[in-house]
Amino acid sequence: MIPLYILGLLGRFGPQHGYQIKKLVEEQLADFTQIKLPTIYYHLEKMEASGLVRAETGKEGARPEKTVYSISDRGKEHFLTLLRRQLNMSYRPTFDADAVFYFSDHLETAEILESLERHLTVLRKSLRHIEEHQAQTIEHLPAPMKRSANSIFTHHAVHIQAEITWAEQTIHELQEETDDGENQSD
Amino acid sequence: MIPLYILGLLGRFGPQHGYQIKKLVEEQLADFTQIKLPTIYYHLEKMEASGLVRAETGKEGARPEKTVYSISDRGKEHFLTLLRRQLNMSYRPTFDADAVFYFSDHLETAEILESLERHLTVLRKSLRHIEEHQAQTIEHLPAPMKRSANSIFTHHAVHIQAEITWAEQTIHELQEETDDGENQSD
DNA sequence: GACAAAATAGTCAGTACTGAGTATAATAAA
DNA sequence: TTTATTATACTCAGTACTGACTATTTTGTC
Repeated sequence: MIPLYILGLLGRFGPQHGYQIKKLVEEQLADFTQIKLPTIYYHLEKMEASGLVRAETGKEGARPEKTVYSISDRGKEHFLTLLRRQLNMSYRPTFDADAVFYFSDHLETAEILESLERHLTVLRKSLRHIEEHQAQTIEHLPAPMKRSANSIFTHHAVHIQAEITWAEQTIHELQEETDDGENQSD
Repeated sequence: MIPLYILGLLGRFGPQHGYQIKKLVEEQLADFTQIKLPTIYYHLEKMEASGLVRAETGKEGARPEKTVYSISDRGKEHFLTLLRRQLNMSYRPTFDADAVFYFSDHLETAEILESLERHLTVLRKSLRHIEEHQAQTIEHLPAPMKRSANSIFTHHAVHIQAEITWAEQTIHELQEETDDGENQSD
């Protein structure tokens, strides 16, 4: 995915330093990737070696050298290939939380319940945050980007809502179990 | 997460070869991790070096040497530390599909629609598959594992359902957009 | 205009992971 | 009974990624 992001940003915003690409990732792609700066340089160098980007090292005045990267024609082609490949979406999520349940015989029910409650608090806050920002962010966007931005927002919202539903249901089941245990020990 | 899985399996199923651990991961943890065999050996060797597992290399008869790994007391402690750490669940998903929408100005609407339809087909099949297996799998499980297994199944089901909802909604929006375009060009 | 803090621009060494390969043993098929 | 296939058990070299670091430049702030 990372080459796709870098090529896409170079295509949309023009030639950039590695550091500037990092800034663009933070302001444009924060919702769906968190690439680190050395990773960006790593891919830029690889893509330069394979001719997908050009590197121009210039020394303006007495300043230290800086390298500006720009997308090549081969890079533009490759970007489209990667984007089309990405159209074969696959959704196979793995949830770290599931490990907790698989090994939950080593934990007290109370611990798990507390953890789920904390989880719920964070999720509800995230959901509010998304819903508040959605309308507002989209307002300031040029028309052709509105629908796609909306789709990305909604994507996160429905999954956070799903996570909330799951956590609530699991809390419910754990509480019923505890109640049964107490009743039986009477 | 991987050391947690390995230590947990060694604790629950007793001493194992690396290869046997791989088999256990496949039959026990397939729903939430897909660790590769060399990765298992990598962690086993690291954990042996730090005293979390013991390695016993034995030569039975004329057979080639095999190494059996077992969890140590320090390993059991560490397992509980990792499991408790995991209780601070965090849910910050990233969806590769979002990149497609961010860069969708490079694609035809028709392409995206086809891709979403394919996506939906796969998702609906997954959901049916999960729902069919859930009751059936849980039936054959000892009572204390039923609730936790159920929770893991439900976790996947709600998220796949969320993904379906999102895909349907996005298809709807894309179609409205296309219709608008056609009407305006009249 | 002196000094601190923050932003810019990048490097490097180390960790995590895995594709591809090796080698033997058990099992099935002819 | 030889032969092919599959299962078992493991190794190694290469790729991807990033924490921690260096170094300069710009931007305050007093």
